[in-house]
Amino acid sequence: MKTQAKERVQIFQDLLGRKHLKCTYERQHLYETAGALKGHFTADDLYAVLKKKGFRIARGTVFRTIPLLLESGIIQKSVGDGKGDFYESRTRKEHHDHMVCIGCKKVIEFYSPQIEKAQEEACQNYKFKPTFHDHRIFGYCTKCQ
Amino acid sequence: MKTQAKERVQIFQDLLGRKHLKCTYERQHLYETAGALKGHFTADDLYAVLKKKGFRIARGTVFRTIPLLLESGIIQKSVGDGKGDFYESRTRKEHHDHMVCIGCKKVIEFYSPQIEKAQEEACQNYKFKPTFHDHRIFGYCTKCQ
DNA sequence: TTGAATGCAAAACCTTTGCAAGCTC
DNA sequence: GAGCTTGCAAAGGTTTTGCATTCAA
Repeated sequence: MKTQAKERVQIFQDLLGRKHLKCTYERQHLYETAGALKGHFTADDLYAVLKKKGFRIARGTVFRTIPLLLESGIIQKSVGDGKGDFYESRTRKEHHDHMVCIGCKKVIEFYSPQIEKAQEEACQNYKFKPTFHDHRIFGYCTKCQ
Repeated sequence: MKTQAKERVQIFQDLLGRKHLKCTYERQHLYETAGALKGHFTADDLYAVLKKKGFRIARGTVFRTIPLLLESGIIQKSVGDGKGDFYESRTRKEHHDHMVCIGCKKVIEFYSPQIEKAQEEACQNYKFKPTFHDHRIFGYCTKCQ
């Protein structure tokens, strides 16, 4: 487990290196904290968690860093029931997509190997190199139909 | 063509009826105008178009109506290069999804029957009745890799 | 007639940005 | 030491909301 964590940090540092960005305390802490979060969260949630830990950080820094976290793959875009953009860590479980009920706002997490496979094929057709994706199906759950 | 338009309006009116909502001028105009728009647009763009037409309408109404337009299927969520949510009409061409380049922000529209099919299957598994979906793959285009 | 929907404008919210100070490299 | 990053706070933009008025049923 610890090894995995170290490997992940390495991936992040490589990314920073490739982009000629500095490996600051803030970026590392954001990376590690975001990766350890459970469930859906907003940029502000992430900020609050770090603050709660007693870490000195600014909202602006969180917003400035999120694109890097997405690009590194440690988090992915997600869905929430409120305002703003939602994210979720990709370290805790398999990647999944979402079905959102228009009626009761319930979110169903699902995983479809077929969709993932079809996606890869589509990307190959366009010589597009995917990093992460955001896939939400809106509609009605069993109860709300 | 006119027939199709009428059928679409009928779909919208049915939706309003099912939800016990009133069929107001504003809602109809928003439905028709949004359906006729080309390309990507924001809520504010839609507002501007109606204003330009000399129609009396408020921003608030546009924002309040967009969820209905999405639900009716006349528009779908899209991607843009700016702030805020982007939408696009679904009457002008086949439904498609998006690949967004993290490097140059270019948007590739693509359509994959396999993905659509896999999606339907996934929904069936969850007895979920889909209305529309929002599917974006982020990554790097040929040039930016 | 009557409650729902709208217009208007203010408020709430999320996100970005400028600049001085601090920190990597 | 030089230049990228950050913290802070203010600005910017988008979306929501309250209330009086208007309108569909």
